[in-house]
Amino acid sequence: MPRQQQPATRPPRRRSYDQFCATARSLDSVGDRWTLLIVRELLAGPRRYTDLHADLPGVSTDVLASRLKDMEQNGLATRRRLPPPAAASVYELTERGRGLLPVLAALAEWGAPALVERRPTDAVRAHWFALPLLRALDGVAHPGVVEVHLDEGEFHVRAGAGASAGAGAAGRAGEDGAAVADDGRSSVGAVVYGDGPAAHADARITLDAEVCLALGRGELTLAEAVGDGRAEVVGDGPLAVELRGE
Amino acid sequence: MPRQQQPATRPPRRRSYDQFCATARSLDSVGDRWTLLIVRELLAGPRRYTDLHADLPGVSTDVLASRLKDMEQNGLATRRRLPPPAAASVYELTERGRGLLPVLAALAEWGAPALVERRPTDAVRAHWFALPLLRALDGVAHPGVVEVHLDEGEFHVRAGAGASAGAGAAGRAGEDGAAVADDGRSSVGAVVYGDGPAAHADARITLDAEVCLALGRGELTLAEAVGDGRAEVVGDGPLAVELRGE
DNA sequence: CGGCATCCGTGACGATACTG
DNA sequence: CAGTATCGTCACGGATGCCG
Repeated sequence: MPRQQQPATRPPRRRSYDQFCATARSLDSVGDRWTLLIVRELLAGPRRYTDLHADLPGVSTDVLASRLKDMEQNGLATRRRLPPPAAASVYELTERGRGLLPVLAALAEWGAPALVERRPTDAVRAHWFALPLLRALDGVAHPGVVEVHLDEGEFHVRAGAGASAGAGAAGRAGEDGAAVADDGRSSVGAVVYGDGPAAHADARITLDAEVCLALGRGELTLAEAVGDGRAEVVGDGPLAVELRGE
Repeated sequence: MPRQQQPATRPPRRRSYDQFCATARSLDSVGDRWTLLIVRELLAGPRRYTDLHADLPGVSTDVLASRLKDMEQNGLATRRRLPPPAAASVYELTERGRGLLPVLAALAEWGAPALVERRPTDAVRAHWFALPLLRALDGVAHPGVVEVHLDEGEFHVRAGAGASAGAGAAGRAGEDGAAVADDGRSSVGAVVYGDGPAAHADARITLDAEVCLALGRGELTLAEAVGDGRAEVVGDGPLAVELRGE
């Protein structure tokens, strides 16, 4: 009798690795196809179902719905109905879900060398460059919001928010985080990047994707790129001054 | 109707996310089921096919073979034939594959809170506790090899090896590297943990799994555990002294 | 119109059996 | 020991339909 008889039908029995191991437990939650990419999208802020479907080309509608349900059940995300004017609902990450930022950052750093060529079949979204750039802006002396302009679009990041997995370096909540309903209790705190322009930016950068990736890989500093004319930094606050290398 | 001749070894076009994004590129390589757990196993040093199959309960033989082939092709691992005495071959990580340590570490840290209960179906291996412990031993002032004794078995880690996603710091190889891998003469790259006892240990710790996990979660320091009698540290070198909190 | 649910073809997965 | 072969099952991807 090699196999234990399962009660057959339970909740859609999710496939587990059944290992008493922290990594395996993580992969039980976020190891399914598309899940981490949905997290990447939601790290940019609340998103509607249709937005997610548009920014995740290739995912089928039922898989997206199923993943969102799994993520809700696993405590990674919540679904919130928007006030009457807009008869829609948005998904957003919980604190636990936002805690995946170091995982995404580590994956982005490891995968950066594989981004040498852009294949013709590759989709692109501007905010996908936020994660690599976060690393380059992680150690700034003057934290603040940076708005980034690429040919592919705009996004904004919060410099100095502490994206990597290092201990300590608690994020400073508050600042401009008014739009985010969060008490800022944990280390990662609030939304660290977002799509589109920022409500209030301390610095504005214009560059192209290639330079942006080089910054993320650490091959280049922003000050060097500005010196070469490959990047432009606008702003008069201390963060902008620091980024220009003045 | 002429049969379509498949190029044999390379037809199965791998399913890609087709996104110009570092994270998506990473997941193209390591996002498949079991891949990251195979990396976790190989981070402990070279392993034979049968060893991998034994320590990854639930993986089917063909999937394991397929993943190893993929990993070889993606430059994550290599296969090496052992000298005549042992008519076997082992798999080991390349430098690129070892670069996944920060990813595994971030996953382990995020998954640590999910390790509260051990389900009856969970398999356990001693060296699975190495990743959580690495984080607790990452910042020691005196680097060295720590041998850990649990009820579930023994393993060893290299304290101060830099497991987290810190910037750069890629290979500070050298030091005392040769003694770590179980057959010693593997490429010495930088195996940061391994199964079984260490050839030369600077400190020996005895504790149980629960305390080990609490250390990894940062809820407890090793010195505190020693003070409570929940851990024992043996050794007279500077590392052992530091770990005891003396 | 946004947010899914249903159906279907294909491929990936898991278990077992078999072979060099 | 180290895989390959086979097969049943399930998950995935694509298209369409329903419903508030």
